[in-house]
Amino acid sequence: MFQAGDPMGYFYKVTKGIALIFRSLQDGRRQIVGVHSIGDLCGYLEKDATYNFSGVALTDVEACSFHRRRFDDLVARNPDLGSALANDMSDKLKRAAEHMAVLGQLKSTERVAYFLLQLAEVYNRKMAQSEPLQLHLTREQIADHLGLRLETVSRSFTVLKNNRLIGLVGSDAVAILDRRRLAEFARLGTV
Amino acid sequence: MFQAGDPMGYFYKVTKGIALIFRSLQDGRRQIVGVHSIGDLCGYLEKDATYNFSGVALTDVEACSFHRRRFDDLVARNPDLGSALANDMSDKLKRAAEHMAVLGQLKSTERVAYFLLQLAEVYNRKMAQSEPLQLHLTREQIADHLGLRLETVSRSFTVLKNNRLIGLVGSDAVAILDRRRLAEFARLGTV
DNA sequence: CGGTTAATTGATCCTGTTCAAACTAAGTGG
DNA sequence: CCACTTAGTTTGAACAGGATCAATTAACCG
Repeated sequence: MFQAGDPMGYFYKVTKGIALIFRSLQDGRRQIVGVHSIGDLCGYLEKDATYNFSGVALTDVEACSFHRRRFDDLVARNPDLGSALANDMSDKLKRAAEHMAVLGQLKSTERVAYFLLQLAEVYNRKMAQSEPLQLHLTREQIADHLGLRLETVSRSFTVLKNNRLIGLVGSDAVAILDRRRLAEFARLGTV
Repeated sequence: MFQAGDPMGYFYKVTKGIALIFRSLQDGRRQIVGVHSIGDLCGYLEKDATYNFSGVALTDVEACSFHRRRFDDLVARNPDLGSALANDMSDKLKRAAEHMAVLGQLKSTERVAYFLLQLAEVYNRKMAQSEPLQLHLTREQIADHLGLRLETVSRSFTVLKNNRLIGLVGSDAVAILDRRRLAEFARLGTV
């Protein structure tokens, strides 16, 4: 889709499928900073002349692309659009701050539990409710999202499975068996 | 200032000093998601009826407070204001995504190096250039920002000191001796 | 089928945590 | 002025959670 360093021309609004936004370091380490599905904007945040992050389509993705400059003009003439944009960003910011707490404070299995609930919520909100939950991400991509290694993610899955919190259907689908206890596991309740 | 769960009335624009924004878990773990200084908005992101995060003043802080509802009206009538807001959020979002990479991928000393450069940049941009750099944060607060323990932060400081990258002036001020090598240490170059 | 890619599982190692003690700096009151 | 407190920092030793390396198994596809 687009890559960090590319000159910025367009940004996208996803209308179908899933896209990952990530940041890479020189040595190959990678942080997936966002999982974007229907309705999400990507590539907008960058106000510099180049993209700061890279985006890649995970499933088949359909998206509307907007020319950035012309869109800005449009926003200037249409306040509603601007506030929709602000809402989108505000929501992303909230999610981002929460994800920081996940990366900074939770331990491996808690992170994976959180990830599953998060993903389930995104899907339920935006797409046909699917049970079991289709991941669409490899263990390595999940790991890069959660700041872990793929082996650790795999082990966490089996821990959750052994505790009868989830069930694995093949290796790309998960059935959430006990949402309540899973949420306790992902102990992200505010105080 | 304000606390997660409080009903949302006002938000703030810092005009002097430093404020920390954080998220707490039940068991006392804490993630500091933002260090806000002059010009930054805080408490705005929440579009729900209550704050999602807590804010606390670190130094003496002066801030303009805005009534959220009335401000929204003002924005609706003044497009420039809206786009300034969008810029602020876009910038925060970029920083947030970068911090996720820090939390997810860097190891302890790299994180501390990154933190110092980040702080130096914020100060240089917003306040009188001060050399040495005044931290204003305790080791524990830094730890909560970087997803580490205070002991680890302390050890990282001594590592950086022993490598002659920084010097400690008292325990709340740092002199950056070799910015270049420090930046290499904080290996957050995009690819 | 066989061949390829991803996932699981095991064993070992290392980074950061935890617990504990010593040290520093800034008050406070006799 | 100095003993005593208190909060924060540094340092040490033991421990544990993930990382790493390596081998095995499972799923997928021509």
